Amino acid sequence: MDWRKCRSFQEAKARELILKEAPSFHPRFFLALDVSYARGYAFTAALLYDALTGKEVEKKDAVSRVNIPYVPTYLSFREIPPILRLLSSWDVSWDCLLCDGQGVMHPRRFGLASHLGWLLKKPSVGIAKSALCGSFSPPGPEKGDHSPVTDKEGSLLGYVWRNRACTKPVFVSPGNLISFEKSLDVVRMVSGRYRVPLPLHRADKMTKESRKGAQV
DNA sequence: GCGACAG
DNA sequence: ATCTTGTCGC
Repeated sequence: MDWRKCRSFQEAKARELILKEAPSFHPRFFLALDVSYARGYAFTAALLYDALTGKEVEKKDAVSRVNIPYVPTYLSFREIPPILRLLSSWDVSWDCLLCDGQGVMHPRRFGLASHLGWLLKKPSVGIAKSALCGSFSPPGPEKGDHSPVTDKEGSLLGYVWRNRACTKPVFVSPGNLISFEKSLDVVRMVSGRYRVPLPLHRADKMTKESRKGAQV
């Protein structure tokens, strides 16, 4: 991997992101994505969630070989190949992507959710379980409590969001084609009762389930 | 130079 | 992320 080229790529493409939704953006169907690893294989899961009924509509998983290592700030280069492989073999449509990782809350404003949203030209939101960059004050203890995450210059990067009372908060940021405010609304729509928003919680379970039943 | 560092 | 036992709380 040529990380210098990856870095230039991130810097260039981050300028093409649109942190604003279309006027007609009223998302109902969300596609949650997650990937887990074992013995050189990536176990990818995608789950289509209907926020109106609160139920999952469809789901699919896939297994791929992985060579690219995890290097902080370059996660998307490792996860996107297996994710695209799954999506290309599946006829599914959705309004917004939910990714297990950062959106623009990234040193070069181009985390996994942004990279995917940019590639697919679709709205996306990044939801990460820990911080990669930025500073913030801890949000209150109740579900829904949140505080802004900013960079050194004071620009907004996203929010630290308490998805469940008295539990470690998650980091929410827009990926592409959605605003900061709307990305928080999206998380409210799919929050559920776990630490991580429901669709992503389920996608994570799928990923581990497919790994358990793998003969590789 | 040192520490931090999504999954 | 993964490895890995018990343990605390609803």
